[in-house]
Amino acid sequence: MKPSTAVPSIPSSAVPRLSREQSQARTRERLIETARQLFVANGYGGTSLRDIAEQAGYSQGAFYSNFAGKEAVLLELLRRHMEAEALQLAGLTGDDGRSPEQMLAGLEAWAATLNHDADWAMLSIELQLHAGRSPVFAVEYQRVWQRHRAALGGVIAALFRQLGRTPPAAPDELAAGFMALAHGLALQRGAGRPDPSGRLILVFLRGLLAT
Amino acid sequence: MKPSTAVPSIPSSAVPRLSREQSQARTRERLIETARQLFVANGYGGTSLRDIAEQAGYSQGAFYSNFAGKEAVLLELLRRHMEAEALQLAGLTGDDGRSPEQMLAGLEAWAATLNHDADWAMLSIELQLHAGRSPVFAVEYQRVWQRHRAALGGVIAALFRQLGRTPPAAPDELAAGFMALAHGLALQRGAGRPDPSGRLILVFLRGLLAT
Amino acid sequence: MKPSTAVPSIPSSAVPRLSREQSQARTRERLIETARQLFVANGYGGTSLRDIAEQAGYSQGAFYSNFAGKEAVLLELLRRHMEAEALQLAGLTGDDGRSPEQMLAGLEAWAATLNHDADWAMLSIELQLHAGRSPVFAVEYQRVWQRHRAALGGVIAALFRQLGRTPPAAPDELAAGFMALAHGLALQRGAGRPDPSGRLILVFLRGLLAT
Amino acid sequence: MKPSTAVPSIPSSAVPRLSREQSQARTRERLIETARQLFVANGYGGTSLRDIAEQAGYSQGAFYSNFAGKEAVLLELLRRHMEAEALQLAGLTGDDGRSPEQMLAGLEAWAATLNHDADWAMLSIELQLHAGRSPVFAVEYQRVWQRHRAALGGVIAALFRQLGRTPPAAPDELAAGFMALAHGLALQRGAGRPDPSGRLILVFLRGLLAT
DNA sequence: CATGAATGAGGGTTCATTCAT
DNA sequence: TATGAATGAACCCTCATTCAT
Repeated sequence: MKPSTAVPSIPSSAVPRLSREQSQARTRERLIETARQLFVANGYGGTSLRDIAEQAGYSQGAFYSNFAGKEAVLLELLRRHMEAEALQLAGLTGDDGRSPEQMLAGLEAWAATLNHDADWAMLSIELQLHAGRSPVFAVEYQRVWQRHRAALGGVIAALFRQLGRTPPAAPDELAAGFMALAHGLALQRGAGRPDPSGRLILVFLRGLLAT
Repeated sequence: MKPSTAVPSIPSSAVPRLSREQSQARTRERLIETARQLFVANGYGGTSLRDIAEQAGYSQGAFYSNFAGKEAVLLELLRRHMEAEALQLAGLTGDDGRSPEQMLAGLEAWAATLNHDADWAMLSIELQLHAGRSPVFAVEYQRVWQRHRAALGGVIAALFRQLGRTPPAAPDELAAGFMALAHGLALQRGAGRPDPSGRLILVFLRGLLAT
Repeated sequence: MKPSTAVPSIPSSAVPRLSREQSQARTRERLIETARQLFVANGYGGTSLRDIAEQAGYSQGAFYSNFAGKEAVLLELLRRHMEAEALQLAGLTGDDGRSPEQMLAGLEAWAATLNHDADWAMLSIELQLHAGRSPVFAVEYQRVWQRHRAALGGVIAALFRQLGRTPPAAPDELAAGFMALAHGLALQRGAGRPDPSGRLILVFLRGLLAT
Repeated sequence: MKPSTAVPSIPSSAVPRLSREQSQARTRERLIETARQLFVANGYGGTSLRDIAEQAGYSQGAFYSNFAGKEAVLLELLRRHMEAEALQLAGLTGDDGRSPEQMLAGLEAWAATLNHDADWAMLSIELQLHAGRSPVFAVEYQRVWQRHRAALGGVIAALFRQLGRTPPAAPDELAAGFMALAHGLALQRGAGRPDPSGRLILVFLRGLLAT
């Protein structure tokens, strides 16, 4: 299964062999990515460890060498999801001295992202669903969620400020609304047919700005 | 077949015996309601027939006397969901000669409904998720979904028409957006903690009307 | 399901209504025949009461109104099988004053019967298998079997006597051998493809006569 | 993968530990043998995986670690049955330069074998029955069956050739007849009471040779 | 670190049988 | 007599997890 280099007999190979840590990291990485795909496709409950391990090309035991259990992978995915979202919003916040046009363009780009990645939103949904069912997981999830909502809320607040308008609701609530919109639309997509989620989100955003 | 024999042998029975049909209908109803609660709480995949039957107070076999299988209950729930939603929207459409204020008040009432019933939206979400995974179920689901979307779209179109404004997107799309918003917000609530979903939805609606 | 006569309102109908007994007998008959077909096709263990009742056009309860249980139908089939086989052999035995040619022709006709009716032998096999597993059933079965074997043995003995030859083994054993041959060949047919069972049986018979 | 590490830590262990492969092979073997016994005793359909696993001393899961499903064990038994039968006939064919007496003696020995092993024939019967009901299995079965029939047919043809006689039917058909005889007689034995199957088969064989 | 056989619990479903109607 | 909802046990199979190798 694992691609092996062809010449193992020569001891000090010029091709840099993977160190033990590197090799393990790769195993871990493959398991995580496979798990992500399967969770998105079949849901957390609908995905078995056997499936993950086999599709990643490893044994079930390998899974347990890298994770404490099934929920542990989901936690790892949550952590990464959080980081990626933070990075995404960092691009929107950027430097403070921005024109409203620049900010709207930034949000447009952000909304467009949601378009392409149905998977992204589906993972969010799986995480939320599991948080609603596993108290242990919920604790971690809430931390991530509140941080993300506050960040997006900050962007929205800045936008209204720049335009000299008063937000029609607390920025955090508006942020939650936009996330909800994105997730709900992803749910409607189901399998992955192209849809105008991004455009629709902007329609709603322009509406709020016009209030 | 026969409705009931006219003269029960014991004349003044305090306990009104249930006829066979009534008894079966009750069994069916209890199973459906129990299934709904469990699907909402644990998801479709996370709910076992054993759970449903036991919690409803019956054997597993009783389930199969009333339904063809696990998916059949979900289909029944979908059917009822559809009917209830149609009824709900019928109240909004009503007679055509309505003032915009009346229509907005109606929508406000509708949005408020979403507030109370986190379960309601969670069931919608489970139905959508399962539709994305079971092609058989998807067919049924799409029928219901498109009908509901068109109905809500009609209400929205009427509202814009009365106000002499042009919708910023196709009414069907806006309808899909509001449903998405409602579902996404329900997802955030998780277990059922009180939240201002209805209010937030109206904020978004007023925004669109102001565009 | 049950074909009903068209004019029930006129009390003294010219069309002879089935009496209660006749109606029940018909139900019984249909259940037995359906059971026979299914036992032959799917085996005793592979046939469910639901299947029998439904395919016969009745409820499961109707089955229990006519038989004590699943094994009871098999017993009834055994009884009928015995009668039919006795009848069949009676034709061979017939009057005693027969020429060897006539007897051989009779046996040939008998062997030809086995050809057409793969079902017949398959039922024999199911009966034998069940006798080997249910001691209660075995008792009944052995009675039938020994009687049938003795009858066929008598025919064989008569045949050898007429030809002035000594059978190479006890006539009963030879009879058992021919039954075994017929059953074993039916087993090979499996689904029901035409085969030369009857011809092969005669080949073996002529061999014995030539010893 | 590695056969075994060379130096077990405890030097003089009285109990010879089984390697992983040995241990698994033993599990597999026990399951197969238990399955064989139960299939013979209760039939394929009458034997449950629970029974097999429990009687072999393992969990049901252990069964699925060794076989894809219930039919897979039967296939394995078929494979072994085939091999054993091939081996048996190989002894009969042997070298071509044999006297008819030697060949008859060989066949006598073969027929005697059928005597002892009622189980053997009962397994054959179960295999045939299942082949008649499972198309997937039938394919495998037909291959084995035709091969075996041809082999036995070859022996029979050689016997007639040596005796300078013409077989009264195609050797393959005669072979099928003898197999049918053996199976049918096993069916009569039921549980395993001693009987003269082998002797009876030889009576029939001598008959054919005398035609 | 990685293997995968084995576990024990539980999954959806079917069974022969009962019994109030 | 005939119904069929309901039972409780059993069916084949999959699950997350363990542990000797």
